[in-house]
Amino acid sequence: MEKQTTIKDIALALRISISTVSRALRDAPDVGEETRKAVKALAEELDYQPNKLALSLLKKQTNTIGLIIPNLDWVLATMVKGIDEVALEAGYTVMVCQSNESFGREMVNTKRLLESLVDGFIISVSSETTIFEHIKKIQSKKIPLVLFDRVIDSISVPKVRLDNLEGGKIATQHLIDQGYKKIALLAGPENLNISNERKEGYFQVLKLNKQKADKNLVIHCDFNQDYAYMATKELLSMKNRPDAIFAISDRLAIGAMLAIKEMGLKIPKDIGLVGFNNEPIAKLVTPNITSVEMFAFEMGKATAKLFIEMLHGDTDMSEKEIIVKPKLFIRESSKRGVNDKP
Amino acid sequence: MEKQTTIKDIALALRISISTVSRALRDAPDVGEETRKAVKALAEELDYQPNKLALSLLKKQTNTIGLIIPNLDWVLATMVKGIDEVALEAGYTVMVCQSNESFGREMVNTKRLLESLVDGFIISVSSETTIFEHIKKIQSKKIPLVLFDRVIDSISVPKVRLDNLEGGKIATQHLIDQGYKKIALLAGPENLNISNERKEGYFQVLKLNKQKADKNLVIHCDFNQDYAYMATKELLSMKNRPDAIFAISDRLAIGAMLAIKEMGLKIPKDIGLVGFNNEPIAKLVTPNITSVEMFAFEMGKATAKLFIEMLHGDTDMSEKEIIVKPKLFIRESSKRGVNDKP
DNA sequence: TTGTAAGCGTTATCAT
DNA sequence: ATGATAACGCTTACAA
Repeated sequence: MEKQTTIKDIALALRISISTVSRALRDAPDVGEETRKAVKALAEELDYQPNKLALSLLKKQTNTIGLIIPNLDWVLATMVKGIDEVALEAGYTVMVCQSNESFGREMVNTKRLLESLVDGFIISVSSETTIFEHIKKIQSKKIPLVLFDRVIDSISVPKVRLDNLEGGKIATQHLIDQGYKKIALLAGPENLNISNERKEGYFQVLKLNKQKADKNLVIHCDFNQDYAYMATKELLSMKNRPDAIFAISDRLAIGAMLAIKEMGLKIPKDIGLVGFNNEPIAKLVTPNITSVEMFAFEMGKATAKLFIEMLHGDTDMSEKEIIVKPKLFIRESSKRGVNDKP
Repeated sequence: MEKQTTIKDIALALRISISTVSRALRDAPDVGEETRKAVKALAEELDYQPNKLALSLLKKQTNTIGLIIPNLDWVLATMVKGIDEVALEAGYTVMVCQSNESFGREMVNTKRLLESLVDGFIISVSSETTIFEHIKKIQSKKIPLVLFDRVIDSISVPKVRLDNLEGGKIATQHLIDQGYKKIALLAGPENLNISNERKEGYFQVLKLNKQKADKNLVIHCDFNQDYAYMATKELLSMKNRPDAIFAISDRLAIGAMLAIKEMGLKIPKDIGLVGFNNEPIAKLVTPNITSVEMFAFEMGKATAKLFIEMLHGDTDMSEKEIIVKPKLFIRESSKRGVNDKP
């Protein structure tokens, strides 16, 4: 790395003091017209770039946001895109760190970003995260923090999240409306709120419709497509097998679909299927899959906006929560004409 | 943000000089046992964290890598994961910036990361990038730089890339081997080497097999699935329509597939189809799609390793090029039994 | 073994 | 209008 030009170099060359150079460069009012021009000309010529490190050290501000996410699947990548967009606009650079669904990595990431003196954090926790000391540490240092998507209820910071309960409800209700009588659930990791809230929605709707909730029909598959595949095989081998499956993510739904097909059953005739996230893939498989849209890009943008608001504003926003409403996209996998009912 | 503990605080509290504190903290040999213990104990108690900014300013090293990529689609996200993995291991933090396939954004990103004084750059250029001043600027400052995936031939820096020529060849040869006689090409952006090299492979193999290369059968679709859809519709409406399509990416192949199906033609019987990237989606659609694997995760890791090698090593590596061999995964979309031939 | 002081690149507060 | 100086947090000769 070559030596960068500094204001000192300019000062020396022009035989003036560095403070004058600094002023000229920043268009301060109290600097001579001549000097200003000379300084700017030379700065241009030497390709002077202000040293951000020095500035950050002085101002205690890095214009950097630490973003910690569990992975880079389609949903998160889309959210990151939204966050990035808004952050860039506002003059911030985002440091994206993947925890890989590992609690340990999440802690390491937090530690590093803390050391890097990011101006604040935007976090979606890993599926392993049940201890929140690292989050609390951020809070105790009074560093701005926004949680999104996979949030932690017990921690009081601004949040952006989907109305997952509602998502679980509309998916389940839709299956019931289509005449399915025995709906299984492929749930996500047990300690993840997004999974549990969707599950809760499922249970609530079953109850509302006087369908019996059967714990044997609920299987936790993390977010692993292969687990979903195996779980579905088991479900469909039961003596009294379910006639529909609600999967907590599209990847799980795909796993289920593969199993269903392999067992020679027809979707949606024999088995109804609904996924979650509305990833592009949902409408590309055959039959295409009914899914709950979560507006990931918009959620990302909202998150970054909230973060920046928090950074600049002075009001306490720790109770602020933006809740995005999900929307069901109905496709072939769950559309059962009356005649199709067994 | 609360005030962080500094060595000064510790020095003051212990009534010793800051240099002694500095030494004690870094386990320098020339420091009294007593002092060392006292310092460390207090540091622990006050939760002292060294200020990276100050260190970076001093050492002119930020332990940060600037990563500029055109988007976060599956392939890139997978590569990023690989890069991240290796970088983290080596003690570097990655700043991911998306150019969104925009040349302007790519320049802005470069400028910002340059200002942020990243220790080096890892870049995959946008599809709009035909001018390389920003890249040359990085070089002229002697800042380490590695190009990957979408590299620039005319620039002499270490590169990690796929053997795209080979990829184009094996895909085309496979279609010919399956008895297809008139193969169309859905190409990518015109000024992107990865697209052109694959195209070149296609032409070479056609020639080798004495099939006539027909420019009307080559359509540039950027990486836009909808364009591919429309292009395919046109191709298949020709009086003498092609009997196979080689798409430069899986997304384009999907676009083609949708068009083919919509026109009531059968894959692979009427039309053979081969994609590129081997994304998960390739094996999930029906029929599943033959595709060229590019080992994105491994490529990402190799890129980061090369970068770090460059950073630490002192030898000139500007001519170093790691070329990954692609591999064809044959699936239903192109398997035509002898009997299927028209 | 410990302390002093200069320096990394910049801004801000005083003087002049 | 310009300059000198302290400060941001840390390391590192050089002194003591």
